Amino acid sequence: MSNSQPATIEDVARIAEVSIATVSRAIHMPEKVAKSTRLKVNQAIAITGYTPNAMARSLRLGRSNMILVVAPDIGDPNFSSILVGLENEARAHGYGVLIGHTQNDAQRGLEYLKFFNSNQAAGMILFTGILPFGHQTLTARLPPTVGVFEPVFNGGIPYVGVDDVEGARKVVDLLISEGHRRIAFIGDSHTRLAYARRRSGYEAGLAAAGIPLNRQLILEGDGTVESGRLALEQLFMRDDLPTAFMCVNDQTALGVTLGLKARGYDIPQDFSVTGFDDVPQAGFMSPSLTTIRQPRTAIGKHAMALLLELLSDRAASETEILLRPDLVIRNSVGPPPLRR
Amino acid sequence: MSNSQPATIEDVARIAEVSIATVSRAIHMPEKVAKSTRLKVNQAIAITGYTPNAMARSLRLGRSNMILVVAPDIGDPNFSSILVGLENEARAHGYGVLIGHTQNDAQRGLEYLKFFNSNQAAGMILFTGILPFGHQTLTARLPPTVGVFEPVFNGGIPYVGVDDVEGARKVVDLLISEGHRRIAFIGDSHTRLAYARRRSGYEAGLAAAGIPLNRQLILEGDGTVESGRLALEQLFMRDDLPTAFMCVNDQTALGVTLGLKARGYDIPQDFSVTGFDDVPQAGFMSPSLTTIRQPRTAIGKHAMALLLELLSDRAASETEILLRPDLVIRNSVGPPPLRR
DNA sequence: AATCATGATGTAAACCTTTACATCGGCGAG
DNA sequence: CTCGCCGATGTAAAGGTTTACATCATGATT
Repeated sequence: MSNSQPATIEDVARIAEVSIATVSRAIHMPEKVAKSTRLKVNQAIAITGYTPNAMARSLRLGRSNMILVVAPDIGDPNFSSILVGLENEARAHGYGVLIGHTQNDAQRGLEYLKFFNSNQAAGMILFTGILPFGHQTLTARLPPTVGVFEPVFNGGIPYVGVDDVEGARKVVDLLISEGHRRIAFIGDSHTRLAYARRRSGYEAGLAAAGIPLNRQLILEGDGTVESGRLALEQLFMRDDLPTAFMCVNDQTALGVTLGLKARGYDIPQDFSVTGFDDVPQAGFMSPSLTTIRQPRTAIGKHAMALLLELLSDRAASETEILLRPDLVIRNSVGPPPLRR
Repeated sequence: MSNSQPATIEDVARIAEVSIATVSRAIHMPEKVAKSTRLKVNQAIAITGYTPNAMARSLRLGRSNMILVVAPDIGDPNFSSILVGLENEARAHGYGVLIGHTQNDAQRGLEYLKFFNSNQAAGMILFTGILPFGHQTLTARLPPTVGVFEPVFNGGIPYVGVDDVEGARKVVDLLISEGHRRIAFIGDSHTRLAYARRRSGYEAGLAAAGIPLNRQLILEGDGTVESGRLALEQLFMRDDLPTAFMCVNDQTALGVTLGLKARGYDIPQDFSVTGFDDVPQAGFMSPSLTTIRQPRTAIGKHAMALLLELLSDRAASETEILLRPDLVIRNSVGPPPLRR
């Protein structure tokens, strides 16, 4: 019982007075073994405290029960709550979660591929669509993979994200309902799908309200705090200032907020600002930020569920799952000032 | 090369025209094999793209190259930056990181023990000293383990944390140097070691400045935002209000801050408030919070290094590593008001 | 020249499972 | 009574490594 060596299937077989094959069957195909035998085996398992050796099992079966989660940056505050969803779902199905981060280094990403060659992982969850390997290698033999947030590459690999269009639409509708008509959109890189989608939600909202699109009010950046500040400076060099700044993410919104405060303006008195993502800090900014909440735990759960399906079926039922984002109304939005 | 099956050691051996034993040796004990052979083997490895099957290896060796990281809550924003340190260090030594969270559920924690019985993990990193299993099981055969933040149990298991005494001392010294003499200490549960240590730093600082200890100014809570608010209310029911609130963590400090603002006070004009931990939100509070930064990535790095040492030696060189915490001065501390 | 030590390599067993196939016993049908 | 079938169980191979031990060649020592 408290031997130093963990019990093997053979120990169980000896005690239950059956063969190891029967033990294995009693565990994995209980209906194939007589009830009386099953009982003996279960007792023996209890006595020995036997746990199947996962290594031997994986070796024999040719597949592991681990899922590799690769993110460019696991320090990202968004990451951990998604991880919760991923881990819960995986565990519920007997899988474990392995994590790796690439820091956007393709070399590092490549090393994670070894996890599959060496059978240490059965599938992969990939964040933000950035394929962490050189392109040539992967098309050849990529493990079953599900993306989070954005499609990986543009083909084949299913992913779970949030309905950016709808989210952006909710924001712009709120601003419009408050009375804003000159609404700037501050994006990040146009290579990111999220940018395109959020912007299209923005444009759809304007169109629905009969507000003509003003390209002067659409800026690009790189999604950082600094880039929000920069965009603000650009806008201030023009004559027709917006009354509201709709930002592609919370980082950018923070940059805009800081910039406006530095210029002595009050939010939401003088300008309204919105974000997207609802990072943990958003509620602590002053004013607290009105933004769109990503249902992070749910995203993790769905992504993992999809991957597990992929692993059993070899064919995904869906290639894209978009979750509904929620508008979180805080204190950074108000009606536009009467006149400026 | 682009076979559907991954190459095995046998494929390499065939191409290199040696035995599989030689291939294995060429990989793991290169000095034991002739230079010419080594070359042939390396070429063959390159040709086949061979990666050793980790499952077979672990099975044979009786140990895996995975480290299990167990935390009560991986959604905790502190968690992910420590994870970065853990993962980097592990990877540098050929180990992978497996994660699990218990949500303080002993049952769940127990399931993770199976990872060791089933040879899926070689060692464990445990957060916050909460042993996630029932007590009886573990003393028997606990895997090599290193704690983070607090010692696990009170015996045997080494851990990596931060020098709470020194950190608290830095805070209280700052407050004293600003002129405060009535400094409240708002703690969490006295069962937590961090509480005891931070409080002892607080007391040492007062003593060094010749300020007598006033037990009325020391309160206990549970470390949550709400508990900070509550403690504040208690203090306000007394006559000798402090001029500064030194909180055991940032959550509590936030509660105090909100409470003071609700009462219409200005920070740091009317009162000074300090935290401990430097959670990501701390910089975004208003006023931004003066606090102690936990060197999180370093903690992760050291904890993993210690565990790896444990795994090779079976004897830890150190049983306790305390890292030096840094004071982060922001805007929540100022001199006390001239008189009240 | 015979022997021995040394260094390089090969052979085969072991790690623990799962599962195809073989075996065995009992029962129903002819 | 015999045959065939079926359900329950056992036997043994396979999965890819690592490594103790055996083997072999080479060069040095007597």
